[in-house]
Amino acid sequence: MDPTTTTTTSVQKKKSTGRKKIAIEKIERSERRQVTFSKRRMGLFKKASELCILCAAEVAILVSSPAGKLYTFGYPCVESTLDRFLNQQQHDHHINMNNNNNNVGGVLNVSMQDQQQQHEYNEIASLLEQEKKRGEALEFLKKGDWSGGNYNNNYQFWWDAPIENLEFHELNPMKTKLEELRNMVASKLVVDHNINNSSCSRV
Amino acid sequence: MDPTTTTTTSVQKKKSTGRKKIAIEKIERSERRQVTFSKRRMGLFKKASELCILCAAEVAILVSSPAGKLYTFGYPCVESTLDRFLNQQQHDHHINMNNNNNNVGGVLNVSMQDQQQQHEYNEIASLLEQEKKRGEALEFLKKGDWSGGNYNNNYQFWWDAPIENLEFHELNPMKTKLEELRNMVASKLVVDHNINNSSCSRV
DNA sequence: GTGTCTATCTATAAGGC
DNA sequence: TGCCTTATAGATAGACA
Repeated sequence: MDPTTTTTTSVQKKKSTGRKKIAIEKIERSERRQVTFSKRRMGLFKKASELCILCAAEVAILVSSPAGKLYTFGYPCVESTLDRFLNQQQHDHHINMNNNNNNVGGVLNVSMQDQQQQHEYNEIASLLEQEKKRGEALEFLKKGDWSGGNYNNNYQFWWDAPIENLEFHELNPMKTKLEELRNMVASKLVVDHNINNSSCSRV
Repeated sequence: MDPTTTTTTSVQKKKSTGRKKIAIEKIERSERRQVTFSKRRMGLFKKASELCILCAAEVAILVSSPAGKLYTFGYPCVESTLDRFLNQQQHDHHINMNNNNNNVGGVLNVSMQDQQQQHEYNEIASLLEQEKKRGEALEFLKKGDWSGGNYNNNYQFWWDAPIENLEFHELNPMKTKLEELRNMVASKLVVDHNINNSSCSRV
């Protein structure tokens, strides 16, 4: 009911007061905090994706909102970078007790089967990593219009992007990827069965 | 006070050409790439810290440089956020097995993890086995079309069948299957990481 | 939660130390 | 690597839909 703020007919209305500087301290008003969280999280992920592309870096980001909701960013995926991190941790930790890792008849406190399992795991992780490094994952990142602001980064993996939103010609690269993926899975399946079904494992 | 910087009359020394726009694509010159990596990594971490403070969020960032060096940022620390992530993944996957697995900030003890790992293996193998048979049955049912009379093919698994022969609308079921598969693989990888890192977890 | 708009504020590319 | 400077590109607070 206040005419001074509603008329847009004659007066060119200043739509915004513009950005203002804020102190870096907890935003108390929960509504504003939520908005800022959303915006800055997206900004953070965008920065991360740019870093990945510009510098060929791998990045994993985990963000837990105050409400407890979890958001992730990963290039090429969260797991590969996580894997690298965890393995390094492990390496740092065991650097003294295990300098020669391929001791087949070793006396570690893990059984031989465990070692093989772990080896298989690492192999899979490595394969996944290689797979995504092949290049097209990058295309996916760029394709998602990361630079335009209209992107959806809730997908941890490139293949999580809904197919429905892809144009037909875009299906081809994805098809290739899926083929490679399933081949990977298939080969793993064989090995996995080997381990699980026959404890004699390999020669 | 400094005449060289106050007026343009005497010495017009342009100290910099200023920032220029760059395309978001891999920087080829390694020296420039390294500099950019450094700057942007710091910028990313700063943004992250601001997000944490402003919104009371938890963040973990892992960055692996092309040279393989690993940088991390964490608030309150990398491990706590990581734990939250891993536990959630694990929780999601074992949602039916464990009724109270949301021990945020902690990891399971080793023996329990070993048990879980074994169980995990069996579960994966079983699921894959089911998936395989289901897929084969499916394939068998809609036989005759793209396989001709030759359904005695060399494909061990349904997902080995060439996608080329599928019509577009047929991609959806396959997509679903692949989603299930990759979710399985993803969960498996994450659990593995958790296990690998068991002796290195925080505190 | 998302998108839009504007007026700022901030990050950073390039070059040098 | 770290630390300048400059000129500018990019991010975003605030208000609204």
